[in-house]
Amino acid sequence: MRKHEVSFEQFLKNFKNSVAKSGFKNSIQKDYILKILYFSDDHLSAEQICNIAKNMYKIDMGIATVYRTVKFFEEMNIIKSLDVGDGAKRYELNISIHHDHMICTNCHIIIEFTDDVIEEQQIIVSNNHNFVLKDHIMTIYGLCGNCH
Amino acid sequence: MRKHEVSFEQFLKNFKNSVAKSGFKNSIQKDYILKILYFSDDHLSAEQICNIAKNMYKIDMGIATVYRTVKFFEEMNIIKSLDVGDGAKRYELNISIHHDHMICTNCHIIIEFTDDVIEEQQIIVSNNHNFVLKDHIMTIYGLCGNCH
DNA sequence: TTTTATGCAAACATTTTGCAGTCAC
DNA sequence: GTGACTGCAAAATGTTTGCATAAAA
Repeated sequence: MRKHEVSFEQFLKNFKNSVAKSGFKNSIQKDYILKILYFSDDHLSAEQICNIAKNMYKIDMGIATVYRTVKFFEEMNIIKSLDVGDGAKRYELNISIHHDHMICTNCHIIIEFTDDVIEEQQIIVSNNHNFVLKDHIMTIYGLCGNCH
Repeated sequence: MRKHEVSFEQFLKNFKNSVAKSGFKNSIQKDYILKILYFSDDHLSAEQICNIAKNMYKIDMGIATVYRTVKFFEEMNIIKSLDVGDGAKRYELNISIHHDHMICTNCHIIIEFTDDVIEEQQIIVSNNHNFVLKDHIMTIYGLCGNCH
C-alpha cells in the first residue's frame, strides 16, 4: 500500500468539507474513487477504477461517472493525470510530496522519484520566462534496471 | 519560421538515404509531412498536418497515412510527440537542440525553453536509479506573461 | 516484379454528452 | 424541493486496421 502523510479518514473528511463549501454535492461514488486511488499502488485508468469499484467494493459505478469525477478532482487539484503513452490516461492522488516519473519503454514499469535540484530549477526557469508555475510534469523514458 | 541547424534540403536528403538503407520506401507523403513539420512554428496534430498537406500543398494525403508515417518517424527518432492535454497528440521535428515546454493553462500557448541544469540533473537522477535514460518530457504548466 | 506505401472506409478505444431518474442538502 | 449527481446509451473524438490499388526499388 502506498504511504501517505494523511490518513484516509482525515483526507476524506477534509475533502468532503471543501466539496460542501464549494456548493457541490458529496456522493458514494466520489468517496470510493478517492478510496481506490488512496489505497492503490498503481496509477489507475478510468476503466480500472470503475472495475475495482464494481468488483471489489460492489459499488454502482458507471464509466461516465468516473470520467466526470476524475475531471472534477483534477480541477480541484486533488488528483493528477499521467500520460503513459498507451492511449488511456492514468490517475493518482495529489496528496503526497511532489514526485516525477520514470517509465521503462520496455516493461512499462513506472518508477517514482523526487529531486530537489530539478524542482528548484523549474521555479527559476519559470521566473526567467515571466511564467507563473502552477504545476509540472516530468517523465523520463528509458530502460529500467531489469530491462537493460 | 522555426530555426533549424540544417537546411531542409540537406535534412530531407539525409532522411531519404536512411530510409532507403533501412529497406523502406520513400514517398511524396513522407517528404511533405517532414516539410510541413520543418517549416511550422507550431506543434501540429495529425489532423492539422493532413489539412496543410491537402489545402496548402495540394497533396493527396489520408489521415491514416499521417498516423502511420508519424509513428514510423517516431521509431526512427526523427520526430517527437507531445501531449498537450486536449486529446490530440502534437508532433514536432527532433532535429533542434533538445528543449522542453511551458504550456499556459489559460491561452494554451506553448513556450519552448532549454535549461542545462535540468538536463544534467536528469542524467544524475537516472543513474541513481539504475535507469538508462533514452528521452524525457518535461512540461511546466502555469500562466504566461499575458495571462497573469 | 516484388515489396512497401497509399487512400478509403470500417473498426476500435477512449472520452464526452443527453437524458430521465435519484440523491444530497 | 431544488439542484447537483448518477447510470445508461448514444455520440464524439482520436487512432488503428483491412483491403484493393498505386508507386518505389
